[in-house]
Amino acid sequence: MARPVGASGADTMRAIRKAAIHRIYRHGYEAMSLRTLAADVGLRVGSLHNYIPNKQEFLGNLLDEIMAELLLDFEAHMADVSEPRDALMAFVEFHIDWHTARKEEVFIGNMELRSLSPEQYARITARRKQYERHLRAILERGRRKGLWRVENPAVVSKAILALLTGVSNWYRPDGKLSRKQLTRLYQSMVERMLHEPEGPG
Amino acid sequence: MARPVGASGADTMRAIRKAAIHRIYRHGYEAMSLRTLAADVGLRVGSLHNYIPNKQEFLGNLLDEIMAELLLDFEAHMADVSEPRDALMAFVEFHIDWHTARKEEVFIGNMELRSLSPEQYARITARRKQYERHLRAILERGRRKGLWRVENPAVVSKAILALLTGVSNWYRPDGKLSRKQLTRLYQSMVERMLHEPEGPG
Amino acid sequence: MARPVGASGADTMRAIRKAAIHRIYRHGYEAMSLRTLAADVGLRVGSLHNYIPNKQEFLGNLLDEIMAELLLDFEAHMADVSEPRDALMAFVEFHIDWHTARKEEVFIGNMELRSLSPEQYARITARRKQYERHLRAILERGRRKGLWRVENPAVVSKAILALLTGVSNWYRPDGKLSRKQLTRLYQSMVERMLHEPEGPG
Amino acid sequence: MARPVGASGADTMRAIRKAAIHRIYRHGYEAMSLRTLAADVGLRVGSLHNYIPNKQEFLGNLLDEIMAELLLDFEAHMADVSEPRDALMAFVEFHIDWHTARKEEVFIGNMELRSLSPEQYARITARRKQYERHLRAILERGRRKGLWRVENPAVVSKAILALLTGVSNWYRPDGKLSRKQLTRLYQSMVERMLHEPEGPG
DNA sequence: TATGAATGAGACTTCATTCAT
DNA sequence: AATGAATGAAGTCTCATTCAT
Repeated sequence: MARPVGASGADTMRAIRKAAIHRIYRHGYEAMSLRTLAADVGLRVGSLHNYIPNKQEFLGNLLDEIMAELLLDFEAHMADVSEPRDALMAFVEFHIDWHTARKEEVFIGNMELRSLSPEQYARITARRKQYERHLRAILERGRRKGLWRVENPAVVSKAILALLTGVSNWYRPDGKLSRKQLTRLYQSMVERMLHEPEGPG
Repeated sequence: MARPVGASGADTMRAIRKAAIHRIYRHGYEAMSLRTLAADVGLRVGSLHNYIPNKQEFLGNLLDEIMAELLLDFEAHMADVSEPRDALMAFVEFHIDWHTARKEEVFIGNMELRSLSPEQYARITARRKQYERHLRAILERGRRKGLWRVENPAVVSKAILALLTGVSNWYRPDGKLSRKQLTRLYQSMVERMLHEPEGPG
Repeated sequence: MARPVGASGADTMRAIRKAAIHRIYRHGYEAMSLRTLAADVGLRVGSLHNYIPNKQEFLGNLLDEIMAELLLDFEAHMADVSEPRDALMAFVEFHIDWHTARKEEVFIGNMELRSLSPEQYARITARRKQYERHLRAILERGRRKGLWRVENPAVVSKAILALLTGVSNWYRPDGKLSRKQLTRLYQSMVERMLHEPEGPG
Repeated sequence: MARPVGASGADTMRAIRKAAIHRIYRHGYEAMSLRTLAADVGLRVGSLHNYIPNKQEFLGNLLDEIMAELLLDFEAHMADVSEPRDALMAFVEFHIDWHTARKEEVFIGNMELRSLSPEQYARITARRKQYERHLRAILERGRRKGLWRVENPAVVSKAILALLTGVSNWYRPDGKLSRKQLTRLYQSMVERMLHEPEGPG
């Protein structure tokens, strides 16, 4: 049959990605059937293969794009920041923004690594590590400057990431706290974590 | 065809649970085929149904048992602690112990909720919430005693849980830090998080 | 793997129905395997599910269509008949025609009710009862007109139906009696059944 | 384990037969699982094979016993009858008695022939034919005596059997008609069927 | 581009049956 | 006798994928 009026390949592709993210978020990659994915965007399953080579590749590309976009947004956000303390605060802000605004992408970016082929896995976790290295670099720059004491930057950066990422598990846009308030709260928690306690502790 | 010498139902059931936890941990519930699970414990796939009613129920029971055991162990661990500060430190210790020693159980207990039926989901998340309430109760008791300042206990308890749970994502028993060192590190991070910053910050 | 030249959905569907009727007639619904049914029409078992949602629904739809067609044909056959005696003779003729020409459909329509889900059962037996009511209405109209004496129309209509339906158990198109002869014989039996015996009985 | 107190092999076997008849009656031989059959009589499926060699043989023996008992009862019932008209009335009485009192046995004896192996089929249909021959012999004796006119005894005997057997499809012990009334009604219908109509027909 | 028809692989599950205990 | 443990076969069904139209 001919293409329906008003449909464009690029639009359809975007719709497929969006629907897939939602389905994978809710039930996982394995539980997402291409038949229902096709139905989500008004296609039959056969037509889907005009857009995606196969399910596995599609997942890999999807996650790759998500991580690439994360990194790109991150770099844009950090462009004008140089001071370590400012950078740390900006990192927290960025991370919380992204992890609340793009909750589903973030979630599947974390969870569906296990569904990737080894090659895909290597490609995508490289991006994740790069993101983590950004945080660690900030921590180390701050330490060198004597801003805070970080005994074990490897652990602390992982701890901060876990702390921040946890937001996406429970955040609701219509919850009690605005995103700004939330950011302040987490910024202050992170700051305190890096602070030396007063006593001999 | 018949019962082989030495076969015992209870042992087999334990082996099935263990193998399932491992497979689900690595590739997810949907990706675990009963055929391979059976092979893991030296059975054919049909024999598995002498032990489990069906795959879905099996998952539900598995997660339920994990959460029940977590709560039981937790209560035993906290039996003799009463002071809020001690309780908080004991909580951190317990959580890190369990989340490093039983990493796989913990991981699937967090991740496979989405594969549960609505009834199973309700049952199991009830246990999760109970665990979280324990932490929150400690925080509130400490606040009432003036031990630390917690503006938003709901958020802070979730933050602490995320922080601690994150350990299971990267912890390796043969890593640089002993479990005891790790516990101390996280205990100090949690303490600082609850500490009021010195300056007007 | 793809669509072979000349494949047509409607033809295939018809072939599936026909093959299913034959298999169910010979060995019963439970004993009909979808694999062999598929093979009967030159498909693999998976392809069958392009045509039927599942085995149970398929049975229900099959029986429903059979009963619907029976009723439709019946109404067409009886359109121009009004006198009760003519109607009764037409009923016998129609019933024997249908039950010899469509022996297999009739048989499974009677026998596989027990394999239906409760909902399907209700739907399909409703049609059966409607058919039976037609006969009973004829009997009662004849009685009111004094054409024959029917003490217990409920029982007698069931008796006549059983009598006539029995034909399909042994009728062979190549048997001694033509269908026309058979019809005459049964018409006369039914007439006599409704006749008052001459003597004091 | 040892035999439970009070159980006897013969009792158990009877219980199995009874449960099987009921299950086959309701859902058919194929749909009867040995697991549930075992449960019906308080056994596990493995223990069933102390009583039955296998499912197929069991069915064959069950039907064979039913038909054998039918014939035995029949011969007892007809022992003192010699006049054809009395014999016909006695046949009707016997058939209706058996087909209402032992509805389930009768039903599966008719329906599950298709589930038999060829050897079993031959064995059991031989008994059915023998029963039918009894009726046909009565009809022919009556005809030779000029009691009634039967143009086609082969068809008429089948017709009478169908007529009578139909009772078991709807008869309920708590229905409006007593079994005696029912018998009278059917006896009179059969008589009329064999009666020559008065007019030129 | 989209669809309909088909496929092979593989999923979960049930079943009758066997046999050591 | 009865049970529990196991098996192989088979069943229904879903799925990703292919390709003629």
